[in-house]
Amino acid sequence: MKKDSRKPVDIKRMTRIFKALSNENRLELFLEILKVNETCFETECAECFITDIMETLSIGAPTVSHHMKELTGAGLVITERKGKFLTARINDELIRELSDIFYRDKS
Amino acid sequence: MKKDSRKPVDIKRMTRIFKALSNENRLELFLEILKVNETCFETECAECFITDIMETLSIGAPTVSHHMKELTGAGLVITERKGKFLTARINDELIRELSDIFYRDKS
DNA sequence: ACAATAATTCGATAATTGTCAAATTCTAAA
DNA sequence: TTTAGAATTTGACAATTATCGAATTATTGT
Repeated sequence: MKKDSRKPVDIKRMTRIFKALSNENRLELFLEILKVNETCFETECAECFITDIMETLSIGAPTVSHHMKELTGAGLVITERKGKFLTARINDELIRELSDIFYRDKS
Repeated sequence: MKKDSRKPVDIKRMTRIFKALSNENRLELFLEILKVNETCFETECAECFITDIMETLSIGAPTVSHHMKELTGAGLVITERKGKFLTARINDELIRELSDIFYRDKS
């Protein structure tokens, strides 16, 4: 309804986000976390154990560790150490921001 | 409202899309095309001359040409030759698809 | 204290990517 | 048909990235 109602975009920040999603294994990691995040409702569950996902992928632990850092560094996911394990959940706020960027007014 | 209502994602295709947006100059190209696309309404305008954008960026013509191919290859934009010039417009259908991926049900 | 498992760090290496200069093609106009 | 401007192709090079193996750190349970 409004023309030019789009927020200016921080290019560097955005490219970092897209770069984080531009690798197959990293995207799968992200989508898996997203899926877990969505399959739970009330209850503050939404926690995803990285070890479990790892077995699905065909890459080693060091690489997964590296990828997770890219995802968190971009702000896409938030991690927390649960004892021996690492858990991750989606940063909903950033995802909403991305959704806005791609949202198109059906004129 | 519905759980697990998300379409399965073609990983390779998606990474190609995100990769296309993961470079600063390419993202600026895309956002500029997006902006032009949005500032025109009725009338099938929505055409963006690449030469004009080029002057904004600090890269040469060969690089721009290469970047444009990445954007079109990913399906993000559609180009058309208008005489001596190249014009581009947003592939709204794909953008809508991306919007869906990031859309989160506010539960 | 020790063994086992998860995760991280640290090189190293192969693959990919961004960019350019030079040469080439395409198109419009003179 | 020659010229000029726009775009593309090609080949090269530097920079970045994805991945690994080995070594290290962290945490839990015995």
